[in-house]
Amino acid sequence: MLDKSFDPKTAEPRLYARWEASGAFSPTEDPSAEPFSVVIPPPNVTGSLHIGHALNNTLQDVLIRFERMRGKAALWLPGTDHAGIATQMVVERQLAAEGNLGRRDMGREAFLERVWAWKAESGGTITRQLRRLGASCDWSRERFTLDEGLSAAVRKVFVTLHKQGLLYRDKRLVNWDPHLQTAISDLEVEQREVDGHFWRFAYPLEDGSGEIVVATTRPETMLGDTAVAVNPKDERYAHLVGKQVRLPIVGRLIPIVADDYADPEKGSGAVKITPAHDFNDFQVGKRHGLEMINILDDFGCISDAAPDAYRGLDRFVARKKVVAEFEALELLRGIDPTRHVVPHGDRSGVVVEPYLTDQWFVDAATLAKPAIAAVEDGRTVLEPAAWSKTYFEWMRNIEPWCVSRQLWWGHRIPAWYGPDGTVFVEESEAEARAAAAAHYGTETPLRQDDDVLDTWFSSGLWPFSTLGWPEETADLKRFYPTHTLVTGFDIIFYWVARMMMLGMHFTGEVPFRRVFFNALVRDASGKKMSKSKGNVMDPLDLIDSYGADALRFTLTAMSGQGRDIKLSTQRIEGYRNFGTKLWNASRFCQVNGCVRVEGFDPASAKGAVNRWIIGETARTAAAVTEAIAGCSFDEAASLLYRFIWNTYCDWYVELSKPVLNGADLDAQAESRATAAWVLDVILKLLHPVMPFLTEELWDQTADLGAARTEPLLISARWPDLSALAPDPAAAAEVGLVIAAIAEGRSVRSELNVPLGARPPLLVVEADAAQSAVLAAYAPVIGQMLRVSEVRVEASAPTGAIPFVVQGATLALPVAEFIDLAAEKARLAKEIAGLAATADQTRRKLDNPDFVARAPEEVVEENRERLAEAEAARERLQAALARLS
RNA sequence: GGACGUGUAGCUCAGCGGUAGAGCACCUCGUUGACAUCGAGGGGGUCACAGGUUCGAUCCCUGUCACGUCCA
Repeated sequence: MLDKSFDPKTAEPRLYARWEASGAFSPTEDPSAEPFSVVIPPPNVTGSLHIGHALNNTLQDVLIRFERMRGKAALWLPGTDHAGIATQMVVERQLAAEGNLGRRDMGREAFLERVWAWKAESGGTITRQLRRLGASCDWSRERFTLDEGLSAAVRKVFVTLHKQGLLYRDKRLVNWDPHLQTAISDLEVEQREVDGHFWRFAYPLEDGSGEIVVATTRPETMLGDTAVAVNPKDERYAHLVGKQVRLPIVGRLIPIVADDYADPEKGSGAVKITPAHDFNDFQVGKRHGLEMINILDDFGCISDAAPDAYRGLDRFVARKKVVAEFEALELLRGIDPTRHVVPHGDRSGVVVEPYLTDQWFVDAATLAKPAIAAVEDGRTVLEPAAWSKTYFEWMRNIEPWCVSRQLWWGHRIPAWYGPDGTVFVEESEAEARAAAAAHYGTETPLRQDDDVLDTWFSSGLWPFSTLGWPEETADLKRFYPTHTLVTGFDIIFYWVARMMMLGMHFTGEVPFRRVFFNALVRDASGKKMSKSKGNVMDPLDLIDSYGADALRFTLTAMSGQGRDIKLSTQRIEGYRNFGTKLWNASRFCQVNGCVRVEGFDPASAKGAVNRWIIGETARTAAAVTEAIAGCSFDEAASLLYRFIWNTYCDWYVELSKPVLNGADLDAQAESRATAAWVLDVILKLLHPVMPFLTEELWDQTADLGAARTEPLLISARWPDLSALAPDPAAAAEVGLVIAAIAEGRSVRSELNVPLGARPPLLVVEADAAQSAVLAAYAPVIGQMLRVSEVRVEASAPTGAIPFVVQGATLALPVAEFIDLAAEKARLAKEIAGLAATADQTRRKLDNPDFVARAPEEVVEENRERLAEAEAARERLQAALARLS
């Protein structure tokens, strides 16, 4: 006997262990099985599972379990990302909190040891948590972006791109994070709108003939000014072009140049030019051959290129000092408050500086072309399709990708420098030495590049590097390209685009045929959840409280495409209850001897109720299959919910009770077999979304009735019921019974007929078929509607309460229980509703255009509706008249 | 400033040309041998607004307003 309810706490770990031990997580080795592969978006190795992961991985697991059951060689390849900046920051914070030396004082080797130790300590957390969610990943294939194989792939890609001229070293302005002391990519910069000021400075002309006023939001950068620009069309300044100004504080003579960049409408129309600290000024500087003076150091302090008094000052301290000095010099011409956007590092949160350094860049524009084409021609399909536009927009305007980071945790750049700065890019130090020896003609000491690669460089290789590339492994052959990538749209540029570019370039094929962008789970105010904002939710707590299945069902049901998800525990509770409902339906089956029957053929069932539920089951199976295959996960969840609760539990089980307790043993046997058969189908259909509860029921019903071929549900075959033809006659029959019971209950309830009252149900006006059906179902109608019998009667006795169901008039003689006013009100309400329907429909049919142009079946439908409404109204009106 | 998305019952959201739906919340009734993590019934909506297309618009088109996200 089943317990009263499912106990996730004890069942989940037990079942997960059984699955894993059974080998079900690894793809079948049957060569005839169609491959279906998914690579996990690798979570940060030292991270922990947040609700976004829970959603993302639930959907992947739904897909994988579904395809596995469909007989495919389903591979879900798990792994983790070393997450360069994020992990390094965590460890540095730990060091600081413990009062230890900072990483610079520790030195590279000691620091990395410390990071690896942290990885060893916390690296298992997230994968343990994925197991608790029920993720059926193939753990035997687990990878890590810094493992040996993936590191080799990274080096191979770096060297190859370099030799192809698609990756190069360049001195350019980059976004510099002074807190982390590293370059970051454009994507890692967050533009924040903040309050600031425009300071207007007067620069005196060298010849003493006056001054020119410039405005800036960053006064300290004037220390690096090397020109003032005015628009060539600006007549106010035409006579000044070519003259020089003496830069206050610094004393440097700088030219006034004519450049379109200066906007005559803005401020004074003249702009200061700091080529080393502003992206626009950099371009102006290049056009005019201006000197580029770097006045900052790695920490965002003023460098030795500035006057003594400023050296070593923090940039914001220097800002104040510059303003004060201009004021003292009487060269400050005004301060205007302004709201402007300032770039901030998305990790550190500090203001980033445009900074002139040597970095490695990938020629993204070239790599983007085949990646764009692959989405254009549908080799990779993005869903929801709206994201294609975002993808194209970004890819068609892509800038060189700065891939070097001044960090220590990551893939060290495989570039070695000779004493004269000549660079040797090779996959190993030995090869670099050989190349250097060939270059210099003698063994020459080399120094490896200190920098590491952007984390996204290695994750960009993920779909093929994890399968063994560059080796021609069996996995690579069988599972690449992967089938579906499930990820958040927030990393469409960081990750999806890069995988497309690198995948196309290195394998000649798309990395995945389909990308499904799942919704983003946001906090109550619609903000993206992130650790730095401190607004993350813990799915582990939710699993503890409600079970993994309830959380999974909730996330699946709420995963509507392109929607943000705001999670509520109420909703999870509701789906936990749904699981309990199914559990108890199984319990009902067990109690009533509804067990599998050897050789039961649903197509040959005779009872209408059984034929009806079998048809509904087949319809649901087909719809759920289509929904999951098409990534309409919310649709699948809602189909399952409605079918299991409303159709199977509320109606089928209830309608079957009299048969199960009845004397007709053949009918009873058929109902038992049918109930058990439907339940097995339900367990299979629900398994991808609620794997634990369904597996447990599968297990606990294993010994009941005929043996199953599959001991574990995870490995069972997905139901294909397409051969079962629906039975419209059975559906109509059961539909009438359901409607009669529902309507009758409504009447009883509205008129407050006591529950104990057991009047007969009178069939007053109905066609022969309807009368026969209602009579045949008398036992169940009696039980569900609490009536003594179903009796055909030529006319309703005085005081009987009439109601109309599918054109038939039924009546409940309950006059003694009710008060006339309540019944009059009920009838009046019914009549008004029917009159409204009739009016609306008649207006439609009176419109000749409608009759002429609308499809025949729509017109017919409306005619029927009108006739039915009219007939029902007349009967109820007559009843109302009798009461008065 | 551009792009995209969203405005449907008190809340969270489905529906997206042919009689407005679900869950939760709310109200009434109910421990009848699967289930109170439950059952039965009920109230509650000019489908943001304004035009247009159509026989017919919550659904398609245009505009407006509000909110959100991304990119400048």
